[in-house]
Amino acid sequence: MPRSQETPRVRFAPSPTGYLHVGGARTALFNWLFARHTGGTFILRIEDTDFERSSEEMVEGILDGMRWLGLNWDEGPFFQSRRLDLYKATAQKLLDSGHAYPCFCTKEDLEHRRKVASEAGKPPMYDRRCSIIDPADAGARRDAGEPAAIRFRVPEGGVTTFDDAVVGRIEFANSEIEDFVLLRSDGIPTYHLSVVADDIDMRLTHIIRGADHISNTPKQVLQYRALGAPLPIFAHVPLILGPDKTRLSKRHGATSVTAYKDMGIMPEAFRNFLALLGWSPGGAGKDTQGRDRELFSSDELIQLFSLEGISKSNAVFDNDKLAWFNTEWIRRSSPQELLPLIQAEWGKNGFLPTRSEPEVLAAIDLVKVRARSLTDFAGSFCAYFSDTFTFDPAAIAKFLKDSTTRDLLVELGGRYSAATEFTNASTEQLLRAFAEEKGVKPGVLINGARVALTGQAVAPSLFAVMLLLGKERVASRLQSAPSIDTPALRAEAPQSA
RNA sequence: GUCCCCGUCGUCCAGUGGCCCAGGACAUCGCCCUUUCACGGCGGUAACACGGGUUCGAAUCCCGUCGGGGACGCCA
Repeated sequence: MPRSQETPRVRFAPSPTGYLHVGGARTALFNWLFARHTGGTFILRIEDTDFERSSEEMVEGILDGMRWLGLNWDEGPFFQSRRLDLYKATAQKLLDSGHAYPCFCTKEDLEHRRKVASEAGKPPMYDRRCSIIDPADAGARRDAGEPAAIRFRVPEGGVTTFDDAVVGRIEFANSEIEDFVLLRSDGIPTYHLSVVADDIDMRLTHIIRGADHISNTPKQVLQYRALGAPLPIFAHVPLILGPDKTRLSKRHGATSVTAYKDMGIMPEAFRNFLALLGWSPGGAGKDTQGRDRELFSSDELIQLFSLEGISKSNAVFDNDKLAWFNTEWIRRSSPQELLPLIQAEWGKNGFLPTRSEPEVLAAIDLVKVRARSLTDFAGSFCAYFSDTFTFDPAAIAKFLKDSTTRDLLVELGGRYSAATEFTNASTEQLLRAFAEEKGVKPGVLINGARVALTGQAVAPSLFAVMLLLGKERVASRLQSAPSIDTPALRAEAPQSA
């Protein structure tokens, strides 16, 4: 049966030498989307054969990132550090069949020769001096305890070719491929060996990974052939670049997915954004007017995803667009969906809402259209959820610069307190009548009241806010309105009934 | 340096020989709405890297140049 007709088995295989970064997250997402789209299996494998640089903490960080993104895996996590026997056995097979040989060169020698070669303008490839050692001699030296690495014997001539599902046919001259190390002299496999041994053992059908692996692929293809294993379908995804078009790195700012979680990005928004970075649904993603859509739920993404839609060229990570996806997803989500995410934000800040859950949900519904991040709910939106909130000094400076306005607001608070009716229409009517009575523009009171009520210069419609807060709170917050004369950077509104 | 890959608005994409003097989204600019800020509505600026072919016809196919990226470890 052709590979492409088998039920797909794919994997994400990060190495725990760093946190889950956005490039890795997108690779994971593409694998996950592909598995879910095809009804295949998504495997998580931790490539921790570099003991020096791998850590338990990084493993946890990666798993956390995966969970946050909602990328659930079906098998694993497998750890390569616990599968060393498989790699040794695979190396032995290659040795037995003559596809590999022991190399007694030391690391220092190799480094030196590499340096000399590249200074002479020659490719810094291994010179294969150990490949001609008689197998019997080599065996004797190893038995005598001389340390040796195991190298793959790359064919002298010819080309190694594979068909990439994204890029198409790729060819490498074998003369360009060096006799790479399979097993280090300490018996630990290199990436080249472990990745192939595992991909075969786990019966992977498709290898979806970053394009930085393209030049490793011929080394792997050679091993599949030598081992008599069927080739998987390779799909190399273009890289994610920073704004300066170089590979995304720390100097471009946040690169770990945890950082985006901390910035208040919704997982749904991040998936949506990442999915469209280097992939598009093409014609299938048009709306009823034939225009390209951008907003896709994860279910839609799963339904639409295909390898054919993956682009060939690198993509620049655009924070502005991510922010836009986030605002859109916050708006599109119901208060119920938002609540747990917002509660997590509150937890981080030690903020406790003092209002009932129905009131909280109503508040979320009212303010979410103005949110840019989940952190807003634990920051500038506090006044909707609790009677303890801070005033934005800039808001006071803008709308409460004199005590006259403040005094009017205090008086207005008294009027609301005495009001018998408290509806959207009645609160507005009362305010406008009061403004006329005092000979001031309604806007002055409206703007001032907004700050007194919410602590912010920005808020939803004032009368909708009043309704949400209720008569008692409106009255008391107005009556204790600050002004620029009362430098109340941390003013607390009094507890209302 | 060698090898590999890529090249449509500032950015992400659509476009697979005529539907394209190139379409959408983000960003940006202007107007409208308006009690603030958003949202929304309307409109604007803005790209097929360059040069040769092939073809009646090319953003789409071929070649070259230039530009960008990636890989060249007993790292993954």
